[in-house]
Amino acid sequence: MDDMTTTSQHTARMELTVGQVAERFGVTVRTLHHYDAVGLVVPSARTHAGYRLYTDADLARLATVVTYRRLDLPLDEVQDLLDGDGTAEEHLRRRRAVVVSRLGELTELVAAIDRALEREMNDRPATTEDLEELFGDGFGEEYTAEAEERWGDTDAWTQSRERTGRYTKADWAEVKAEAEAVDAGLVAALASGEPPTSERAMDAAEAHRMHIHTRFYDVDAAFHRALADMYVADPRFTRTYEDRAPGLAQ
Amino acid sequence: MDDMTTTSQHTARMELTVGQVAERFGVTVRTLHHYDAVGLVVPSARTHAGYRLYTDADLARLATVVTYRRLDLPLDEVQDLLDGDGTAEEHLRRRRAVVVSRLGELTELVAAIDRALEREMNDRPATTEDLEELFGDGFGEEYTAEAEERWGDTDAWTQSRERTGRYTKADWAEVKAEAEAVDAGLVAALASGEPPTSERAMDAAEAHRMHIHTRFYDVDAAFHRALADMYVADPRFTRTYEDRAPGLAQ
DNA sequence: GCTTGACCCTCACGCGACGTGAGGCACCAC
DNA sequence: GTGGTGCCTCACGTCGCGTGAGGGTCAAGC
Repeated sequence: MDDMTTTSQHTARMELTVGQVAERFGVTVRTLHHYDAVGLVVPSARTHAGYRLYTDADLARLATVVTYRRLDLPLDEVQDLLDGDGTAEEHLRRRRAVVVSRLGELTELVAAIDRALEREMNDRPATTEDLEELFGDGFGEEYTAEAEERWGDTDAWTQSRERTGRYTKADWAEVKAEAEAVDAGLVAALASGEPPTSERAMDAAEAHRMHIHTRFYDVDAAFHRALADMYVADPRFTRTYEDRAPGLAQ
Repeated sequence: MDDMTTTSQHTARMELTVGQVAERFGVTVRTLHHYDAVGLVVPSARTHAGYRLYTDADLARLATVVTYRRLDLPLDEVQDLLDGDGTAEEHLRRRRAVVVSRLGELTELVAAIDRALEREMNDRPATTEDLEELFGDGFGEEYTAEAEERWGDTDAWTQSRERTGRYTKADWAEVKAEAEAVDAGLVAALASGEPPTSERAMDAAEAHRMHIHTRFYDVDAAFHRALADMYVADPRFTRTYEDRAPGLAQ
């Protein structure tokens, strides 16, 4: 009886079930099952109901396994280690070499991804942020909504949308530069005091037409005149061209 | 007929079989089969015998897949990309984040392995190189072989081997320091000119006995005397203790 | 017409280290 | 006896193919 009690206490103290072991070592029950299945850590006892019971020796072995697994050694190498095939140092050095080599690969990979991103940024349709960066924050929001409402059902609008949708950030930068050059031409023509029918003014107006034509939607001379009238009628456009705008209406 | 020829030529030029495609893109045939199976790149035609035929469109699609796969994007993300779910930039950025995070883990892992190696070097039985580093190159080779032949079947030898086999590099360093201290004691005792029976000489001899006793194998006073005689008989030992050795024979 | 390679096909298992149920006993407390 | 928790044993899924096995197809040379 005394002996039995002792034994019982002993068992209670020394032999743990999967759940207890799992919690103690910070691994899952499934992992313990797995180690058992592959013969890496086989609990040396079972209850009559088949519950795994881990003795101190089992726990010591498991501790080793867990330690080396934290270093990402493959299970079969851990197996070798426990079986005494080769020293721990050998295995660790091999593992280190593998990991370091992998580190190199990943570093190169990040560089490759960066290069791809770089290309992507230059070849891909620009994002709203890109446009705001180029044209200022007021760009897309309210104005585009209003514009869509006013001209959304016109051919010019559709065509413009289709074309600008494919513009990259680089493209938009070109467009911007071109627009500035065109505006500068118009302003210069006005500043010169020459009449709107002068060659210089005509050239500047034609440059403006071509700008719209090539960059946004087809526009002939007639359409361009209609456009000019509309610009004049809208105070926001005239404000944009601050200096005496009516001269642009040819 | 002319039309047929043209068509035939056309097919020959434009539609490639798996092997040709594989070579062109530097992937394996199996990979193409796989992409077909998962619906990533499904060749749009087959011969009557069931051979896959890749059209230009298929090749273009494949090119995209190969490109992104080189960046290690998972197949399903490449799938999403081709289906237009999300921009390439998004996917690349996500991938970059994953890889960078993995880089961090691996760096930490290397550090962990290094720490483990460090511990290993200090706790593990010393290697032959370690010993040569400590005791000089002449250590193990010829002498150990001869010693093994002479005393290999004695208890002292067995015991010594068993114990020293577990000595770490650090342990050996201690042994070396202790041995030097003991030798210094003996030399000092002799140098003092006191007789071998003097307290000082006795203490030094006892220190020598204890050194052997604790570090290598059990040795009592009688055995120690026998050992001393042997040392004297062997010129190599006397050379080691250069200064008048007979005094050590108590 | 027959053979011989080279090329193609479709299964189907393997890998590494478990995750994740499914279906069913075992144990303890009420 | 009943409910909750813990344990058990299958067994499939993961990810991107590699690697045969077993068997048709095609163009070329005899």
